[in-house]
Amino acid sequence: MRDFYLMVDCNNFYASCERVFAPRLEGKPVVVLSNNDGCVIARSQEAKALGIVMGEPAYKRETFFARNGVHVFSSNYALYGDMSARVMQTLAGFAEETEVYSIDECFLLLRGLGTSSLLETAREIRRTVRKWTGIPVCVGLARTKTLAKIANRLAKKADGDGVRLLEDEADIDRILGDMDTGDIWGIGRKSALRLSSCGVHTALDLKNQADDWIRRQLTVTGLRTALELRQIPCIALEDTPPPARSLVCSRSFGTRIESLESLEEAVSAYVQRAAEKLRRKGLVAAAVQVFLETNRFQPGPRYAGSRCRALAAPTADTLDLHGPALEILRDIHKPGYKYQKAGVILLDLSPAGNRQLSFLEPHGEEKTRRDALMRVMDRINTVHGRGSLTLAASGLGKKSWHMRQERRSPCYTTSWAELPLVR
DNA sequence: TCTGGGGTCCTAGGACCC
DNA sequence: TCTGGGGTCCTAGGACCC
Repeated sequence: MRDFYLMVDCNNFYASCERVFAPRLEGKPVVVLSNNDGCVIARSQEAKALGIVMGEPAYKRETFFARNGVHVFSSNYALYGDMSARVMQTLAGFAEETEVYSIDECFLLLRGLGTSSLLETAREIRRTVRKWTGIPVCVGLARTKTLAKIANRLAKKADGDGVRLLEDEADIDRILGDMDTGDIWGIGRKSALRLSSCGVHTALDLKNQADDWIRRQLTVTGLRTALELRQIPCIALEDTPPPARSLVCSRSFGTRIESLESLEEAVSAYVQRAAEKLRRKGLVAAAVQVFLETNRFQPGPRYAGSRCRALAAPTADTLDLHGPALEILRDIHKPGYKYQKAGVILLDLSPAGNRQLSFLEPHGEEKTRRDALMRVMDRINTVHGRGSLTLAASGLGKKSWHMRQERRSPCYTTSWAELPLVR
């Protein structure tokens, strides 16, 4: 009775979220698009069955969607984030130690249970999450996180009951023998290609390679993965997430942008959003980076610029970050290009409390007033909706750089104005 | 016309130190 | 015949994840 990792993964998460509040979509093909209504990032079973591929550009499939009665949604992260929190909160009741791995995945660590209790717990998890949140999940169980991920994939296959335990060595080898290395958690396209060129094709092949060979080919991270395939735990549960090291706000534009003025508005809006996130996490940034790029899929002149700048002192104050960010933008901007995307990255993050003070930064009364201003801005934007109070620099008129979001569902659970109605 | 956004970790190589 | 040996820190770039 050793430790077991459970990987709980929500089925077709974004599509399932849309369905919770629109039961008429049950049994129908549903897809959710990325920001800017760009490409397909989630598909219901029915959509998968129609042959719709993950990551496919939506514009190439418009007529196909219409012809096949596919229900198409813009992504609604307010809804998915809130539903995710509900699922994770439910899961936290089942184990002392959990790791929220992504918006739709969670590892649980269970200690000292026999096989039958493990399986019973896994089934109970499925029932409870479905009942309390409406979201269907599958559970994979194994002695390492890497194998638990694989077990979860097996659990998702239609013929099972949504739960799969991977423990028996012969069973594991049989499964790994049927699996491409690229399907292993941590082995990406490049590594898979490289392994393949050395004659290592299946997960079982990798498991059976010599340690020093694996290390040479894939570095220590790859070796850890291989050890995990041998049921030797190397990747620990991250119960308390390490503090964030960087933070990004970037968007593709709704239309291509040429004028510096519009780019300034966009970057101004992104800095404000990034600073909000920073304050919410209780962090300060010591450096800011801005990047700008043309569409990399289109023919024609291309350009990508990026520059980073250290700040006079670490800060979470929108006004301190705003000036430097716009200066960088003017530096890297080259006229004559049609830009597609820009972003702001905050770097060298540290907790707001224990930082080195500088003579250059606002202090005393000025500092107190600025902190109060930021608190008021955040409060107003929380209560009245994001973007209610902004700097004028992000523009007052119509914003051509705003991302497209033409088919967003209501924020059923996070906006009073959009609550579902029951008749 | 139209192809997402937000992260982490590892390595190599250079600068610099004693 | 022969050119020390280690160490740290930083950065850029690559690879990976969802």
